[in-house]
Amino acid sequence: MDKDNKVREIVNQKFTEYLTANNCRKTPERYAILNLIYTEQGHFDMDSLYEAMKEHNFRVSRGTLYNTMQLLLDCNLVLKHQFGQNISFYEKAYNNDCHHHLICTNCRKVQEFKDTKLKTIIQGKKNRRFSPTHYSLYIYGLCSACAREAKENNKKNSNKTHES
Amino acid sequence: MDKDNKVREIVNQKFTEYLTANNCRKTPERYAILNLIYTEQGHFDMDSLYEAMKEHNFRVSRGTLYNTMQLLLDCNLVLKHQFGQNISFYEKAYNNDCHHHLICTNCRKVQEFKDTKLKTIIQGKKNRRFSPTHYSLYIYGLCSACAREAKENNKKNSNKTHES
DNA sequence: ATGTATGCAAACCATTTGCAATGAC
DNA sequence: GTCATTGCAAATGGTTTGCATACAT
Repeated sequence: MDKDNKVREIVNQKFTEYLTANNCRKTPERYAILNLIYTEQGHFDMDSLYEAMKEHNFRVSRGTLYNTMQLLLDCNLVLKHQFGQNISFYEKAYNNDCHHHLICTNCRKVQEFKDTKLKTIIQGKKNRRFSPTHYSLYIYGLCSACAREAKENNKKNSNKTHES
Repeated sequence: MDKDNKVREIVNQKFTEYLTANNCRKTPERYAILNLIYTEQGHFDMDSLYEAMKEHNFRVSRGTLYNTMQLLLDCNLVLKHQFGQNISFYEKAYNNDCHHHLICTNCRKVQEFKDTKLKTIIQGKKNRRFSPTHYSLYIYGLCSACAREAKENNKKNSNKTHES
């Protein structure tokens, strides 16, 4: 898609600016990682990114992946979500539709949902003591599948109680 | 405070109900942990809870602490916030004023702020595919101290640029 | 009496770190 | 040529797990 190429062009430029401003080197690894991220869709974790890099015939070490990701976080080209001690997801930050996250406390599945109105309200909040750059809204609960399962288990349990 | 005693009484009862319903034993360790949590104020992490238990002359192992905390999470008496891979905070969930979190991306300090209106809006959102129980709103940015520092550094840098 | 919960120590695992070799500048 | 960056392997640290003992039921 033409629009995606345009976005990639812009983020590459932003990355270059950031690297220059911070006296960091413009290595091929760094650009390859950035471009892969902006080619793929949606969430990703470190492991899938590591595998995807290999698939695209540009293997990098995990250390380099973490190093580069930190740079991308610092220049706001990537967002990080930590859903639990060892569960973290990343996503594009530039030109990515604002969305919120529904997290199932049972199966840990993460869904996205958009709510422009809510976004506007949250971003409109001012606070003297704080200069916000971005935010994350996580809503916890049961996804439809787990809610159904829980309902059925409940039924079984109440049956058991009646039996005894 | 009288109100605090009342709250402790209620959460103890809720915990008992949960343990009974799930065939878990009502050990003194579990109640001691719950009551300490509902005695102290604000956020806490595992390490400070571990130390606090010792100070109250009720030393428990870290394993027991994690075990009990999982039970308290399951019965919604405690909330967990994961701010980074190895940074997690807990807080009381029952009768705890709803609040949101301001997280400084520079010094990692976490501030709380209340916004009842925002709370009402977020909780009012309905979604067919999801049954929400609770939510977390994290706003990232720079705290006042770090914002000031960043400003000063910027000034220095632009001076340097002019010098060269 | 039975089997869950505890304490302890070892294991886990994503991430970080140290170091020699590479390559951007 | 210099020194930041890379790859690799070892270290880190909060959390989990396995096992013998203790204790709630």
